[in-house]
Amino acid sequence: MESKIDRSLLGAVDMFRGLDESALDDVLRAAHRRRIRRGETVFRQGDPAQAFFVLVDGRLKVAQTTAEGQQVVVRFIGPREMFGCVAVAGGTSYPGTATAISDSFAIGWSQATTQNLMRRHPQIALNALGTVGSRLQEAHSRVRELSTERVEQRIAHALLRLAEQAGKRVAAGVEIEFPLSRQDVAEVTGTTLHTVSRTLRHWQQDGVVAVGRQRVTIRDPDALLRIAEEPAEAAS
Amino acid sequence: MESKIDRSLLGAVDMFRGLDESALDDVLRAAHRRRIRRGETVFRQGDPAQAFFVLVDGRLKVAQTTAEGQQVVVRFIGPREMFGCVAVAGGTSYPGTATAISDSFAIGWSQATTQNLMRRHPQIALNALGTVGSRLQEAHSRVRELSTERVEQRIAHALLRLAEQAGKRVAAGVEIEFPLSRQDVAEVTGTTLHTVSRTLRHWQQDGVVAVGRQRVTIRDPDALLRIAEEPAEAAS
DNA sequence: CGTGTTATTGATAGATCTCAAAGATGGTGG
DNA sequence: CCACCATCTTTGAGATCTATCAATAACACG
Repeated sequence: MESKIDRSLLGAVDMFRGLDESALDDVLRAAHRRRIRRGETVFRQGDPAQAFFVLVDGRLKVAQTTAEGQQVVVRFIGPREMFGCVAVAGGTSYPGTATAISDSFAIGWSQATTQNLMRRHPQIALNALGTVGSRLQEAHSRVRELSTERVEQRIAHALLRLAEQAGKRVAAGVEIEFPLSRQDVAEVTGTTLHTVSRTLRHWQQDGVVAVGRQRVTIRDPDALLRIAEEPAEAAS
Repeated sequence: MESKIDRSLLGAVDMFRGLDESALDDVLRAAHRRRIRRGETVFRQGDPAQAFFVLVDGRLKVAQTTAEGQQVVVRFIGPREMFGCVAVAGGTSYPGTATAISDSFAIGWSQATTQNLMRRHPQIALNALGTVGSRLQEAHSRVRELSTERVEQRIAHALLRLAEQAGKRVAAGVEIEFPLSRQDVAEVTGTTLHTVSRTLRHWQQDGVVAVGRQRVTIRDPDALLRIAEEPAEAAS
């Protein structure tokens, strides 16, 4: 797995796009490597923001815990995505906890190193800005959805987004290729696992999705999109 | 008003912090000026992201409109804050509409100019990254609030945030110093103006706030904070 | 086969939205 | 200076969505 970590991998990461080979080598030399087993965390909410990371392989979720212990999933991270952005953006502590959903492998750079790299190669800073900017837009989309949509629509949107990000074409449709419990979906959409369970079941009966234990396959993306967009009608 | 636009003003803006005088002059030369009258817009949702701006004076709100015509307030902008960040971050079109709440004055830089400035003065890119990063954290806070809190708590949080951002000490407490309708508060918190009206009225009876037409004064910030944080009890 | 996790399901309660109407408020123009 | 108008706000009643509470069921794993 480690052999994959070379210039070609790095060049495919948004953060390091457009760098020449010597710059990529520079970045690579400064990186430290880290393997994370399923269930382990890379950093925890409140920890000092020491480093930012790029996931090489595997899958993570970043979640915030409220004072009352409720979890909110900030984001799922897949290969070639960065996480721990705060450390790049100059934050002092991580706002969430990054946990591995599957066995994973990441490379990271300390905050100081990152600052140096960005000064040496301004393109990296511009790339980072672009990435953080698009994360900001996504976050605003979620705010909009949470503010204006009913639960069913939010679940539909969430599944479509997950399929986009981590969908694998299979015979039955598009399968989300990592273990995703009802609880997880609830934490992404701001609802309860019960409501997610009921909703998914209905959709399964309508042939829109196929669900299993920690498994969701979208059979009819168009129908799901219609549900996500639907102004105000009924179902089943 | 225009006389205020000089290096000292620019140096007080997060985006341009830490630049030397010649760099500030460089930035200043590239700026274009723009006055916006109450009710006018600087840019509209979907417009090509041509420029980013710093508000010199006045107050704006940035809002997204959904397909069904509902509005969601993304953010209120006060003096020395940047807006139209997308244009810095490399986005192609504005995700929201910026409207002046009071007569305002802004300075702006085209996307190309911004890119040039950031390459000439990497510190600007780092500053921008910091700003966008903290916006991202704020957005995640809102997602968390919308996902886990009841309406009353969200309204409390929103008012506290607004007081922080645009609060003026007055005899009666802390007044939010721009016209803020019930509808506005509803669009920030993802509820309806009716619920906001009822909630504010209750709080007024309890002496927590004083409300008027498009006017909110927080009389007892501690009580409001308690409501915002309250795990699960009743009131009135 | 236990055992712990994850998922399903039914009944009920409550928080909010919706619908509807009436009351304030402040600005404007005659 | 006053009447009028457009906005903004308040308030009530009823409808609904969704959370909560409480079990049971299905599944995976050692």
